[in-house]
Amino acid sequence: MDFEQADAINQAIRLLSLRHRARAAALLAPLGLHTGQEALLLELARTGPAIQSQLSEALGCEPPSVTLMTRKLEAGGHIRRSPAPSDKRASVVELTDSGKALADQVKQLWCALAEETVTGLPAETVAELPGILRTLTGNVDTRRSRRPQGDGSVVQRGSAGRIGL
Amino acid sequence: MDFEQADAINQAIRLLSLRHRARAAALLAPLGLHTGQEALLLELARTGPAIQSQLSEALGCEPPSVTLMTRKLEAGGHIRRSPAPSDKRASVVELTDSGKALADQVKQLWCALAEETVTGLPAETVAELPGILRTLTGNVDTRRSRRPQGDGSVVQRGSAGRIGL
DNA sequence: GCATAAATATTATGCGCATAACTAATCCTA
DNA sequence: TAGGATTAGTTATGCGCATAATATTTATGC
Repeated sequence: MDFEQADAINQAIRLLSLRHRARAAALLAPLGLHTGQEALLLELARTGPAIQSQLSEALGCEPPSVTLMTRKLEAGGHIRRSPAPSDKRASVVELTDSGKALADQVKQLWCALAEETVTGLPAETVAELPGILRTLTGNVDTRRSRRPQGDGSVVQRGSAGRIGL
Repeated sequence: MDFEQADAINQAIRLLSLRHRARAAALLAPLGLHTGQEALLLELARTGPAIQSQLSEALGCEPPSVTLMTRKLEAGGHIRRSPAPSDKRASVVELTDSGKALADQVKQLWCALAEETVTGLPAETVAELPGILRTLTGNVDTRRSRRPQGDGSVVQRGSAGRIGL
């Protein structure tokens, strides 16, 4: 691949990261949330109570990040942390009522953001976009032990990447 | 748009950001570079000397970020900063010989990263990927005065977004 | 059963990028 | 030409996420 093309791809990904994150931050700010916290709330809303290592895996960030996120969301009253009964090391994280309400707001906001993001793209492109993005992600994912994952075809929907849950 | 689909898109973008950035960091580390600095080197290699406000515009990050990036790259001996002759406020940034050599290394690395990233995707998808990503970026770009930019078709190649240069 | 390995979570620290507040220089207008 | 607005750059500060090191608990191998 020539440099022009390579740079177009890498640069586009870099810029998309910056802008999408900035836009998300702007939308989440009125709810008192910072970027990243919404992912934790949505994950808890999706799967129910979980321990932090599970959240770390689901969110794709490291345990120390989860520690900080949970601490701040707990301080905001949106989640509750309790020691796991069967494992004294682990702490179970779950949404409070306030957190559930907030998660619902985030869901609406998330739909608006996604719609805004894909504006102007043909429907078929939008349909295969998640698969494409997941393939790209899988190709550069160093966490999941360098497993290539991409077989060429568009990746299936759903939680394709979940392994150890 | 329903939440499932919206979340698939937003989450995929978020994860791609994290992973692509992490992979880039891993590749750049042996060169003594941190993520973001490579973009500055490549921009200087592409367009020659520039003042920081131009770099800020080209890289899509804010002036304070450019201040820090240039300071560190200057400390590393890769760039040189000199006062602009025609404008006492501005400082001209240019590559040193060491910086040019480093930029060449980054270029190779950038090609490898792009190839790795799009592994397994059909060639036609790869071809339209930059345009798709730029459309997404333009849709959520709050810096360029909320101009929608996306007309539906895949966006043209090259420096589509450059305006004030 | 005990020593060793693995897992869970935390603290400390560092980088990238952001915004806010500030200085200094240039531009523009009246 | 004098003065307010704009522009270029910096400093201070904060957040997200990362790695490294640590404590504590659980699992494992002999």
